[in-house]
Amino acid sequence: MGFGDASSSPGLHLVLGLAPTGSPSKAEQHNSRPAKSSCSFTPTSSCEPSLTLALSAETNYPQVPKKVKVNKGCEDPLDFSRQTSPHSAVSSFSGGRVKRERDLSGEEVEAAERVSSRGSDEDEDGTNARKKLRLTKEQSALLEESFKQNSTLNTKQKQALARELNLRPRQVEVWFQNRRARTKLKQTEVDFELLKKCCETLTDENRRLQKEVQELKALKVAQPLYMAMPAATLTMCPSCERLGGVAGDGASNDKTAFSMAPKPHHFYTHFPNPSAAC
DNA sequence: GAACGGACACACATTACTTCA
DNA sequence: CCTGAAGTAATGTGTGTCCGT
Repeated sequence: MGFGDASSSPGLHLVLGLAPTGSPSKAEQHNSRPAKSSCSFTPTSSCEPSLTLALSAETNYPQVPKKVKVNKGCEDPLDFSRQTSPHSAVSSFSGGRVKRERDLSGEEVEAAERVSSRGSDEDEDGTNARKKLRLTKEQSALLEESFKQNSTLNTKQKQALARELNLRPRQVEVWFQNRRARTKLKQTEVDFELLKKCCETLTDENRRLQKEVQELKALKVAQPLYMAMPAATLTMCPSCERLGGVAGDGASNDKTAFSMAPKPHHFYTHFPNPSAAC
């Protein structure tokens, strides 16, 4: 479903399209986000003469792993914040700042956080605002390593990682979410720079071609007879042995308009255009 | 089988804390 | 010490999917 515009600039191909991502099975869809149409730029080895713009959900990111739902309903017993509704505003380090909507499990949550989370030992009086955990180098390294292998975690992986890092599963989950967001942002910046360079290249090319057109027009005014034109700027059809736009084209009565090809498709397909755009 | 609601996971935007120049 | 910027943990919200009723 890509749409290109190769004709507007011969030799320059701008292709925008949706990369086929394949439709995941239902099992795959579960626990993995539907492929949103994230705009992704597929860089070519060089910006010219071919530029490809591709809309892809997975161009630069690791494919969302196919996760298998395990023991639904009690799948994350350690993830206390998940045991409540995602909208229930259970806040780690909340210290009374964020109200819980379900106070039923509030005490359990807090108790669990105290034992499992580094940093929650401060705030004994419950007076201060949410505190921010700083992960240790070891924790960050392990999380990074895990992220490299897989940018998403299933429940078991999350729990295992949380145990290993002495963090709550929710913290691991948040870390991965933020990490994915950062990755995407970084990639967006990279894509932006590439597109900017390509845009500049195309602008230059366009400028150069415009100049060439102007020169050819000026040449035509100065030397109306095609015979006087430089050979390099003329194209001859080997089959009909006509020079483009000049000989025997009764339809082209326009004296000012310069037509290189009475049968443009013919010339376009068969003759290497001397233009630098080729 | 369709409709509905709860649970869950995720993306995304935002907030707020920490660190550092 | 103060301050602004950058990095990032945490929170809030919206949405899609699965599953039980």
